[in-house]
Amino acid sequence: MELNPKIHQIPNATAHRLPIYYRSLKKLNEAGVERVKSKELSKMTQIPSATIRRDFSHFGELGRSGYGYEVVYVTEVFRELLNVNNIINVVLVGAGNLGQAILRNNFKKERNIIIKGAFDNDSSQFGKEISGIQILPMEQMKDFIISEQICTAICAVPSEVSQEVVEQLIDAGITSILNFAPGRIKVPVNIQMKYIDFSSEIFTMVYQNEALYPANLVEED
Amino acid sequence: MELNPKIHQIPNATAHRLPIYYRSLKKLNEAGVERVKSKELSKMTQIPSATIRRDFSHFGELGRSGYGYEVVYVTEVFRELLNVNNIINVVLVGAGNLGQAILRNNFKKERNIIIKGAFDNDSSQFGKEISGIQILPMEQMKDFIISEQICTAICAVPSEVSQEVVEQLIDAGITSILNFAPGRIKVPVNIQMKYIDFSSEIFTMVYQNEALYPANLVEED
DNA sequence: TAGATTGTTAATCGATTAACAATC
DNA sequence: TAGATTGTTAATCGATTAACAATC
Repeated sequence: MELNPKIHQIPNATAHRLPIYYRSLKKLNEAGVERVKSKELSKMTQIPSATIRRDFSHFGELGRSGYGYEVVYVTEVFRELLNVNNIINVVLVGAGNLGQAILRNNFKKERNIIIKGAFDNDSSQFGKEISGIQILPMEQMKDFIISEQICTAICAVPSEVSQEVVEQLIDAGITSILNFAPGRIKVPVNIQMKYIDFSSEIFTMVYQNEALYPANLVEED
Repeated sequence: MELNPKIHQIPNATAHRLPIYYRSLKKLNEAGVERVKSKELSKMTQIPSATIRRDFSHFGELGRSGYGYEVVYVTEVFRELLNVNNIINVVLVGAGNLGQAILRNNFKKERNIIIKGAFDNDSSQFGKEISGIQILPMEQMKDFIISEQICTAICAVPSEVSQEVVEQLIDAGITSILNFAPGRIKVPVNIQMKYIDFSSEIFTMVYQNEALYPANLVEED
């Protein structure tokens, strides 16, 4: 299958929906479903069918009028787009509670994402092995990233040091970073940065809920 | 301080930026900074100054022309908007690796978000205490949520059971749910649902990175 | 006052979606 | 062919942002 060279003019919003599509298609495949209509996919994904058809159209004419989409074929298209046929190697920096939990999990459900190395600066953790990965000192991180040619990192260090650690990652050649500290990091424009911030999400949800249910909250003593 | 009754006609995009503003303002406060201009806040938050001014304008005339914003005052406005003066009580369902890591962390950096109860269906975990919270059997969850009047939940159960568990949460009175399983859950429109999905984020970042650095990936053996 | 920065306007941009001609 | 569903058009909606009059 040749990939459409225009794929990278596709809208950001579409890009963020690709994993949702892929996961639903995979489910259909596993269930042995052969064809699917945009309306059915809409039910599964909670994305409107018009949006789905429009999204899909960025990658060519994937379906057939009056028929729908071949599940096997479309799955393969998304698999290729998302590089699920290749392995995405990842390093983890910061092996505290959260880091260790992520390492323990190690993307078991996504066979093509693999944490290859874990680093921390707490010497009491050095050598500890989780999911077959030893926690190593930060000093070894750069060489490891370079020799393993890794481009993706998960950063779970405290916010005080996240700017500095991210700079080390970028210096070593990392281009995509999933960051668990909320503080905004200065990075070059060509670096992908994604913040995951549980507290923010909770604040925003509760805030939006107030419109529907005022006074959901308990007064502080 | 009286809250603007229009606050809930504010755009979604603005709502999602409130925690970012709040955090930066808190930092300025701690640093003893008294006034701040939208351009300075822009540097800290990486949000354009025009967007900041427009966002702020939804909550009244917060600043002064030719001067900027009183840090203390504006912080207080956001504190009130985000209910930081109240306590947001939370239950955690699913005390596996990730759940336990979240519990161990228990929002130490956000004094007003508190996990009050943790539930699982693995009896080998019952009674285990983390951050002062005992893991209890699922059967006790509903009563707990009702008696503690909790409206917010973190759901870290395997995707196979997340639909069912979310239904239990809603049945008990939960209205905001942070869900760590990627599968889309059917919920009533008045329930706030937020999905956190590490794999998806990595896929999307790597996908977007391909535009800049083709062939970042290692072929599978 | 002169200088600076807000709050707001108006234009632009990007994403969503209803509707339907084209097509299987 | 008749029926169904795609891919696409065109309208709508929501978010962003440059620019500047108002204001301190």
